[in-house]
Parts: sequence; C-alpha cells; structure tokens
Amino acid sequence: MSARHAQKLECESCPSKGQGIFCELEHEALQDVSDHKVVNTYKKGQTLFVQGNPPYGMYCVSNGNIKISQIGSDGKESIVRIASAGDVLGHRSIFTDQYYNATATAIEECSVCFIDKKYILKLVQEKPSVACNLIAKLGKDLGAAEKRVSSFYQKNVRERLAELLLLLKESHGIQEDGMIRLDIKLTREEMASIIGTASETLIRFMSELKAEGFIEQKGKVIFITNEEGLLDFANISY
Amino acid sequence: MSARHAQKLECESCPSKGQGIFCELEHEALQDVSDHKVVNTYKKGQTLFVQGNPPYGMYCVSNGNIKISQIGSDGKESIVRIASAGDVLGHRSIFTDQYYNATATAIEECSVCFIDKKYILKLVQEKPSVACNLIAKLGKDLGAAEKRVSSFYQKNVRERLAELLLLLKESHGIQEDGMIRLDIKLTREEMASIIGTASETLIRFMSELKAEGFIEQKGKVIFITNEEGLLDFANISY
DNA sequence: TAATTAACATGATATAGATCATGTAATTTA
DNA sequence: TAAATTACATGATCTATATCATGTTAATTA
Repeated sequence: MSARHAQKLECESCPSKGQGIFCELEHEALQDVSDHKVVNTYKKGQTLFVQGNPPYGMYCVSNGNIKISQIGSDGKESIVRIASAGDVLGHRSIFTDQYYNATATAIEECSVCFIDKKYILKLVQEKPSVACNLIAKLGKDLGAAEKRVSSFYQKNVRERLAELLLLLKESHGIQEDGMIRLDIKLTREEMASIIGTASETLIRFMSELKAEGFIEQKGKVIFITNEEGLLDFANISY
Repeated sequence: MSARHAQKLECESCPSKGQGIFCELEHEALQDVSDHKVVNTYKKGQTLFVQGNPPYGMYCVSNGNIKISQIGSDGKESIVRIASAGDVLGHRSIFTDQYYNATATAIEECSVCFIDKKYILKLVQEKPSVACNLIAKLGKDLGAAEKRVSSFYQKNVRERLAELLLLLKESHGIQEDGMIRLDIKLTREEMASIIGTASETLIRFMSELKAEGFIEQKGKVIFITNEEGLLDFANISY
C-alpha cells in the first residue's frame, strides 16, 4: 500500500477532522477508529442505506453531500436532512434499535466511512467525548427538525424558501466576488421537497427572488446577493 | 421529614422509573441522582422554561403532560413535542450549548425533577448507560420529528389528524370498555397546533371522524372506537 | 454532433384549507 | 348562582398554492 493511499484512508487526515464526533480523541484512539472503519465512495444517485432495512453500522461523511429522505406512500420524496463533511448518518437507528426510517442518497460524488455497529457502541461506552459529541449532534439535528416542523405551520412558501437559502448559506456558503456562493448542487425538485412545496411553486418564488435582487443564478449554482433582505422577510424570530 | 414524604422524593420510587434514562443505574448511583435533584410541581399553564432563556439543567418528568412549543413571530403556537412520565426535557439545549429554542408548559398538574447541568454532564461522562439512553431518547425524538416533517409535505390534514390520534393512542391510550381512551387533555386549538392546521379545520375533521364512527367524545375526552379504520386512511407507510 | 431526456420556467385553472362570521355549550370567575 | 369568558361547532367566503399544460434550455446519451 502506497504512503499516499494509506494517508488518504486515515481519520487523522480526514477533511472532516475537527468537525466530527471523534474530534476530541487522542492520537492512538483515533488510530483505533481508523483501523475499524471502511472507506466507501459513492457516485451521484447511489444509496448508502434504504428506508426499511436494518442498520449494521454508522456512516461518517468525509466529503460530499448526502440527502436523507423519506418516500411517502404516494411516491413523494421528502428530504428531511442533508449531511455533509463531519456529519454522521444512520446513528439514530443504531441506538434506537429500529430499521432505517429514511433513505440516504449521494447527491454528488462523495467519500463516506462506515463504522461497525458493535465498535461504535463500544466506543460510546468507553469514550465519553464521543458520547457527548453524538448527543450534541443529535441535539442539533433535533433542534433543526423541530424548527422545520414549526416553520411548516407558521410560514408560507416564500418565507420557508428564504429560510432554506439562509440555512444553506450557513452550511455551504462560500464568500466569492462580494457575494455568497452556495456550494451544493440541488435540483429545484429537491429544494422543493425540503421546504415541502411543488417544484413549480419553488421555481416561481426563486424567479421572484431573482427579480427582486436577493439571489443570482449561474446555471445551477445559486449566489446570495442580499443576505439582509432575505433575513428580513424569512421572518426568523429565534 | 416523614417517611412517606421522603419516599415520594426518591428516584427509586418514581412512577417513571424503568422508562427514564436512569433505568440501568444500580441502587447507589440512583440514590446519588436522587440526592442531586429537586422536585417541582407545576399547575396547568405554568412554564418550566421559556424560549430564548439559557438552560441551567435538565428536567425529568415524573408524572403529567407537558407541551413543548415554539411561538412564531405572528404569535402562532406550534407544539413540537409532548413530554410525559419518563421523558426528559431541556436536554437538547444543555449539550448543544444553545438557549432554549422552545417553551415548555404544563398542560395539567405535574411533577418534574430538575437536575443541575453540571451534574448531568458529569453523569453522562461517568455512566455510559445514561449516555446511551440519552442518545436513544434523542434518536427517537429526532425520528419522530423527521416523520412529522415529511407528514407535512406528504399528507393532508385528515391524514395527519388520524396519525396524531394513533400516536396519542401509543403514548396515552388506555383500554377501557372495549375502546381506547386517550388519557391526555388537549384543547382542539392545541391539537390543531400539533398537526399544523387551523382549529376550525381540525374540529371539522374531528366531527367527520365522529360521524364515520372512528372516534367518540365524552366532553373533552377522546375515545378511539375503530383503530383499524384510522390506520387505514392515516396512510402510514413505515 | 444529433437525438433524447431531464431540468427549468411560466401561464391557466382548480382546490384544500385558512379566515371570517355567528351561534351554542361548557367552564371560570365574581 | 349569575355573568363572563373560553372552548366547541358549523356555515360562507377567500386565497395560497397545487395541479395541469406547454414551451424552452441544459445535460446526457447515442
């Protein structure tokens, strides 16, 4: 195995190091994690796990974006979360001992480490920092999910769209030429299924935001040109 | 202090023992938890904590029902979760180090133990079972929240109402005279703010369900008389 | 590079459910 | 116990947004 190859596989040199749940582990412990994981790459559209299947372990995103979605009985896809570098996936099902209640799909090429269920359970028992970080991650996800639940009731589509753009700015925004580029490629269909609206309706409001100078589009890439303005009518109170 | 009074205060004899996050602790450790908590009683309408305030500790419900809600900028209340015996509250904010993003209000008389932030952080470090149970609780709550997010998109009000009634049956249902009594007193306004609809709309669909023989009402109390039927058109796929 | 397919865009129309209005029943409060 | 308030109930109307329709552009695939 070449040195370059080996390095690429180590947690120690993971692009997401410092953001993940293992960030407080000392060198040896991290090496041990490294030895217990498998790195997988997924192409756009490939699934990591599928709703209804039993979980065998946890996924840890090294790079790339992954959508976690639920399919309704009518076939409608609802995206409940987007996981990026440093995020974990499938952790919920391991600890609640349930089948996956969502499907994880790569929305672009990405590398994801898989850690066996047994090992992660052991790690949580032995390394309080891992447990605490996992609790914090779940807590943040829960907070975000609860915020979304109330947004559905309290906000109209236009407000939810502004909110989504601001959230994407937080998680994927990159300052560029005096504006903010959203470094994530979502189709309008996918964006619509995040805020729970029809794609036509989403596109209409995107056009409106463009016309009003809040955002710009270059191909699929979205730029936020007036954050203040978006914040203003996203109607965010917290 | 009388023996009866003392007993009432102990975790060892808590009505919620066995359901909570401390259920795997041995006698001494549980006694230690017991020594580090304060029992509070709340009357209907009183708040345990309020959106925007900083958290000082965690709440552990001994008995009674508590609503966790978010108030929108327009004043609309959205109930994101209901906590009952054995549930914990305010845990999210402690570990994510955020202010409360919701308000907890007693919807009936209830007893709740308060555990100091420092102590619970220490406990999670030292007792893996507590950490694991907390992870599992958060995981279940997250799963439920994500399910609700997709319900908003994939289901109409009638389906969400049926879903709510079935969820309340799981958490608060009591078999009684060949039907199931929902042992929780929610106003129609509150029920509406759980499924995200106007109270008038909720009442209309409740009347419909009554007329169709799925439920019965005696005053405020709701009985489920045809669970199969509800399940049938709740459109539940998981 | 042409052909095919998927994504984006916008107009026209339909509808689920919000809002407004009004009345009754059940709790609280005086 | 009466008065006042809050919750429940149902009808009438309005509106935000879904759905249908059709065309254009961009991205795949042959």
